[in-house]
Parts: sequence; structure tokens; C-alpha cells
Amino acid sequence: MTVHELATKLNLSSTTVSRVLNGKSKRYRISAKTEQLVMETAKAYNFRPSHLARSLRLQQTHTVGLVIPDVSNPFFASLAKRLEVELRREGKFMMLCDTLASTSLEEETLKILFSRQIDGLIIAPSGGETQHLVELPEIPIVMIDRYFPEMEFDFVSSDNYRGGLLATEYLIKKGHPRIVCIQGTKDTMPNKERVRGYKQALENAGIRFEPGLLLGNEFSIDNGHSAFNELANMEQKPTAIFSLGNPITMGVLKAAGELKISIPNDISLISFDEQPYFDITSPPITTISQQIDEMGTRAVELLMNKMNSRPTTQANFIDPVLIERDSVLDVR
Amino acid sequence: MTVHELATKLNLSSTTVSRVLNGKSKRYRISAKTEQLVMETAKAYNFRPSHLARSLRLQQTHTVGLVIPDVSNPFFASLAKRLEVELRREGKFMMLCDTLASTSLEEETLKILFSRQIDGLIIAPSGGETQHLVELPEIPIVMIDRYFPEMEFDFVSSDNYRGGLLATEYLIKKGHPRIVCIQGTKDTMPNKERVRGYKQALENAGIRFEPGLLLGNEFSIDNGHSAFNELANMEQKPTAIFSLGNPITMGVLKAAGELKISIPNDISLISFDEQPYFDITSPPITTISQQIDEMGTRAVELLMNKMNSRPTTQANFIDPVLIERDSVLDVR
DNA sequence: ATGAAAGCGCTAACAC
DNA sequence: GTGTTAGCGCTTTCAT
Repeated sequence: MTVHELATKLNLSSTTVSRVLNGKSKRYRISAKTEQLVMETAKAYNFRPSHLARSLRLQQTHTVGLVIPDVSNPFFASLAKRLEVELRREGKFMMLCDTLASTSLEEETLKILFSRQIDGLIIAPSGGETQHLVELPEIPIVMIDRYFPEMEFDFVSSDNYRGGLLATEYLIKKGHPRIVCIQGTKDTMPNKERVRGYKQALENAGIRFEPGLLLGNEFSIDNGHSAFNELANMEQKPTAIFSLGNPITMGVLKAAGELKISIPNDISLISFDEQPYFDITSPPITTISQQIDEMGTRAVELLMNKMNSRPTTQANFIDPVLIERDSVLDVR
Repeated sequence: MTVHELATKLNLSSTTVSRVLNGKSKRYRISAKTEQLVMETAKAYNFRPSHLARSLRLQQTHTVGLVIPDVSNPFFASLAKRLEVELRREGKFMMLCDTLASTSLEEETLKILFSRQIDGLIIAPSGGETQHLVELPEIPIVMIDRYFPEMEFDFVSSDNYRGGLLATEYLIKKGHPRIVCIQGTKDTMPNKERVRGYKQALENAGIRFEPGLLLGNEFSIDNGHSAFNELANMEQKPTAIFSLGNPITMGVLKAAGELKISIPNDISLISFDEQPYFDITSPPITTISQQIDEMGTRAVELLMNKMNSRPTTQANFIDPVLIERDSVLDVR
């Protein structure tokens, strides 16, 4: 059923029908009779205008792309959910794309999204490469979680440096000078910043940073698992672990279970990324919690401002919060 | 940059350019020279054809809609991920929509998807209502997880009845005659079938079903939490819990922790839905695992068959598997 | 108060 | 081997 068919049925022109359907009856002084007739008939035939044709004509799609590395990481799942709710409220439709943490798939995904004429884009780039991002068409873009300070994209992110600092200071305060840091994907900004916070906290406390205590290379369960095995074999055992992401923490807990190494009695643990299950694990996990809902709200706010050519601020940091549980032993 | 502009630049017609770009040079005997020229120029100008215009013309979008109640439920997140991978392999683009477990939002979402001309649909309906599903346009549709046997949609689902049977038989075998069942959304098929399995297992063992032992009404953490509190106050305490979904289980564990009730020493627990964190909780959870990857693969296979008018089977059940851990005490 | 006609960017039927 | 033209379904300018 098309506008034209509807019009023919009513002995009207498609122009008139279109106007009524778009709520422009008043502006074009269409008679109440006609208006009512059109509305009723449209409803009766369950008429749905073609979004495709409409978008082609109007050159806008009311669609925002969301590109994230991994929906099955609950951090991104929660973020996606929040963004969807906020965008829906703004009348935008969200297209969610998972890039499997691959830059080449990310590039392909972006091409697809742009050929579909998205009006705006929210993206958490999967790696440290930016080449495919510089030559993007000029539409409003907001980066979330991951970002590149040297590129002029606006972004919303946790203050990861502060999170790294907070976590490490906490461990030191509890009497742990020898701390292993298990990192995620090395060239991502959150990872770099968390590590920077870790190093800074060490330095502030007069502890020399040991490169051998910085393990890992991916935000994954496997990485946490193998890094834990690695540290379990160290000659001089560390007394605490700072895990830089929730999948890593899960890997650590699995490996510790397998090796019958007790957390926190044998080794303490603090994690990044609050998760719903962190208070039912054995032991409940002390963690640096990112304010996911606020990140989502701010990102959409930022994007809407850009889409409506209102002024924005480029860098938007949100403070993470320490949640104290039972995975860190006080050894002072 | 449009096909026409490209053609003008090359002193060619848009037809020729379109043909080359769509790999039909051979069929239309376009000269190698022209072909190469077109390809190079397209690449030089970073030309991306408008998917909108293409879809409008071709009346197909190579897009499949996926509608699920809740991405932040890891069961659906994993399923979505698997489906995306499989659909990508088939050259389809997946549009993921979360309906926040609301039937009215589901209805709205479907309208949006259809006005965007999806070529196929995979859906896990959020509730028991079907009114909005009967009047859908006639495109290939596959239901997943949730389904309605009386409607003629093809579907892929775990054999939830068997799962319910398996779990309950296991508890009975371990010496638990008095089993509380905490259910999820009552009018969904998975829930009904799991409960049916629970009842059947009781009957097989000669145990009378007690309505008072069937608690809960939602696949949520809160529901698990409040149902546990309820059962903790029962006069005649049950010795085991059968939780019908992973969020429910999480709620149960939280509540048990708060009340200092030990699982499995004070009460045993078996859950539906294997989750990555089930072996790091205290205690590790015995569970009925759904074969998510296989469900995803089968659903896409089914959909592709329908989209290519190949024959399909309407009902596709996948056997769940019991994973034995430490949350059930043997009291024989 | 309503309509005719053009055009968004693409592809295909039908020329030559 | 390549081009002309029409049309997918919609909105809008310009007319009446």
C-alpha cells in the first residue's frame, strides 16, 4: 500500500494524502472532512509509509549507528541498552553493530552504516588504529569509552586515569606494595589511562614500577586466565592484582579456582567494571565502577547537540567510583 | 557522490557505471578499459552507493531484524552475537532491537522495522500476547527461544520441557522431594514448558505438586531476590530450589547472601541458563545449559531456507545439557 | 483547499 | 559495448 494507491482510492492526489499523514493539514488548510477521511482510510488499510522512500527524499533517516567491539561484554551490553533507551526518547532509531573487536570488521561496518545514511554515530573503536576513522563522511560523531585525544571527535569516557589511581592507591593503603596489573587491549585509551593511573599511584608512594608486573593484552576471559597462571609461577609472588576489565577478572577467578589459590587470603584482587555478579562471587569483588547510565545519557545529549548544531564540549569525563567488598586483604 | 556524477565525470552513462560497479561487466560485454576506469575512479572518489536508493529500487534491503526482550540478559546477548556472526556470513545485515520486555514497545519496534523493509525477521517475543504478531506483513519470520505452537511460525527453541524434567529429576535423585520452583514470565513458552517438566518429574516420582511451591513471575534479578525471601519465611522449608533463568538465579544468590543462608548446606539450587560466571560463584552453580550457538546457527539456517523458498521444518528443538557443579547437596 | 510534476539515487528493460 | 528512459515511494515547489 503506497501513498499513491491510498490517494487513488480516495479520489485525491498523493500530495494531499502525504500532507495529512504528516500532520500538515492546518498549514495547507485541508478540509476537516478530507483530513478525517484520509486518516481513517490509512488506519483501515494499516498503511505504513516506506521509510526507505521517505529517507531518500528527505535525505535523513532518523537513525543513529552504535558501533561497539563486543555485545557479550556486559559493560557494552549495559551501555547499549542505556543508549537505546535515550535515543528512543529522542525519536531516533539505533542500529547496533558488534565488530567482534576487529578493526577491519569495524571498517566494513562503518561503510555499511554510512551507505545506509545514518544521521549520527556513536562509536567505541575497537583498537588503537585511526586511519579508517579520519576519512569518515562528515556527520555528527561521538566516541564513547574509547577515544583519541589528538583527533577532534567529541567523546564521553570514564576518567580511567583516576580509576587506575584510585584502585592502586587503595591496594597500597591496604599494605600491598607489590601489585600485578593485568591489562586489556594495549592501544586503547581506557587501558592506557588505567595503566597510567597505576604507575602514577606507585610513583606517588615511592614504589618503583616493574615492567615484569604488567601482564596481559586483551579484554577477555582467556587473557585473565593465562595472566593469572603466569603470575602464579613468579618467583617473587605479588600480593595483589589490579585487573583492568570485567572479563579479565572472570578469567582470574577461574584460574585461581583451578589452582586452589585463595582470593584474598593468598592474593588480593581489585577489578575495573562493576558487574551484577561481583557481589555473589567467592569472594565478592572490590571494584572500580564506571557510571554506565550517566555515560549513556551524556553521549546522547552530546550527539543531539551536535545534530542540532548546538555547542558542545569535546572532552567529557565521568568519575568512576570505588565499591569496597571482600577481595582485598588488609595486610598492614 | 552519485552514480550519475561519476558517470558524467567519465563521459559515460550511469547505466554503464552501475553495471561495472555491480560486477556485470562480463554479462554486458563492457570493455576492459572502461571497466578499469570506472573501478579506479570509484575508488579514487571513495564512492559508496546509496543503500537507500538501491533498496528502494530493488525492493530488498539485505537486512534482517532481530527483536529480543533484553540485551542485558546475557542469554540474549550471546544469542544476538551468534546470530550476527551467522547472518554476516550470509551477507545479511542484522538490526538488533531491544524491546525492554514490553509488548507495546515490541509492537512499535516491529512497525519501525517493517517500514524499513526488512527482508526477514528473527524474534523472541517478550510476552504471551500474539495479537500484534498475526497481522504482520508476509516476510520470512523465525521465532527463537519463545514461540507459539498454535501459530504457524517456524521456530527454534531449547527443549525446555526436557530441561525442566532433567533438573527436577536430578534434585529428586539427590534426595530432595520438597522443591521450590521460581519461575519467570508466566505466559512465555520457555517458562510454561520448564514448569511442565518440573511437574511431570514430580508426578513420575509420585510427589504431589504443591501450588505454594511455585513462586515468581519474571525473568529478573528482583524476582529471584523476592521469591527467595518469600521461601525463606515458609513454615515448612523446602530443601531445594529450581530457578528458571539466570537473572533469577542471581537474585537468589544475592538474597541468600544477605540472609546468610548457605547454598547448598541450608538449601540446594539448580538453575536454567549456563553463564560464564556460574563456576566462580560461591558455590559454583549446577545448571541446565542451553546450546546457544546451535540455536543461533539453526535459526539462521531456517531463515535462509525460508528466504530462498526452500522447505523447512516448523518445530526445531534443541536438547539442553545438565552441567553438574556444587550447588546441590546429596541428602540421600 | 487541492493537484501536477519533479526529483532523491539507483537499476533494468529495451533500444541501437 | 553503451545509452535512454522509466520507476521504486515519497515530499515539495509551484500552480490554480
